[in-house]
Amino acid sequence: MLSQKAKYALQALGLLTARYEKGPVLISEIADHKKIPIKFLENILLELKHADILESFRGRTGGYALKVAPKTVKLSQIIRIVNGPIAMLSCVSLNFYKACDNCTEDSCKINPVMAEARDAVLKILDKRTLADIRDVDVD
Amino acid sequence: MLSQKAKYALQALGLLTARYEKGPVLISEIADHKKIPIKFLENILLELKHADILESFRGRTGGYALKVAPKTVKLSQIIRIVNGPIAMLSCVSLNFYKACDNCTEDSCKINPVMAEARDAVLKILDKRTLADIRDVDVD
DNA sequence: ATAAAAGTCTATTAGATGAGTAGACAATAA
DNA sequence: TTATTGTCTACTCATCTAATAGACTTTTAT
Repeated sequence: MLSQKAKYALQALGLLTARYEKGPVLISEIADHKKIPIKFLENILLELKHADILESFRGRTGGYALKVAPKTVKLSQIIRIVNGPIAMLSCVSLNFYKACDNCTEDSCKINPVMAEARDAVLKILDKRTLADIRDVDVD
Repeated sequence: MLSQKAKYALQALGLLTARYEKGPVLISEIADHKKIPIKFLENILLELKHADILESFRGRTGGYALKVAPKTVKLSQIIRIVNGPIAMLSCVSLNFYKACDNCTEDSCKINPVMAEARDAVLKILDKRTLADIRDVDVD
């Protein structure tokens, strides 16, 4: 299951996608709209900034904005940043690989199934982008 | 990511599948072969017994055995028992449904994507059974 | 009978992780 | 030059995970 943090991140990005190229959005505005604890949201947005998904502006006219076009940001990418591996086992993870420590079998039968499952999810999450979770415009 | 418990469960079931219809296997034997802490494994096997996947026998000739044919037990079923929901969001879970508590959007764009992802994993985990993760026979 | 061998069950612990909070600090526009 | 906004580090609290302890029940072999 995705963490609360990941859910918040996706919700915030949905809003920021709707506001793409319309100037920065205040953290407080996102927090209000999406009912996210503001200090928690700060951490999340900062993390997404460090990952070059978002850019920010300080001072009176400050706020957060998408750094790149919504269509260029895959959902798999976001989930990896705020939630970690997508695979069900670290030994089949593409981005967070780690060998199993108690894997005693020379021919592990679980591994290939989980690799297949990973590919199945990635097929969805790699083709979906922020554009797909964009908030409806309210105008 | 699957919990350690879930990994242990799958490993144990791989062995018990190889021993299907060959009489009960001792907890201690499974623990040794798979390098699983025995007391932890006890809990896991008991849980699988309560879920009617395994049957057990007490006393001198006791042990654990699969209760049903390996082909009839889907991996999705096992994972739900020992690891919980397969979906990434509880609001798209088939077996553990729970509404999001901070869902403010009338038309949530995240939900349908996660439902699609859930279907993609289930397509794999529903068609794979214990027979697919059976340990190689040593004879 | 009875002792040894097995699973059963409840409770507990230690450590890790998740969710959220606090507060000092830095940059910027009016 | 001050109010406003994001930055950053650290901390707390609760829950979950992994593993352990130990008393109990059942069963078989002798």
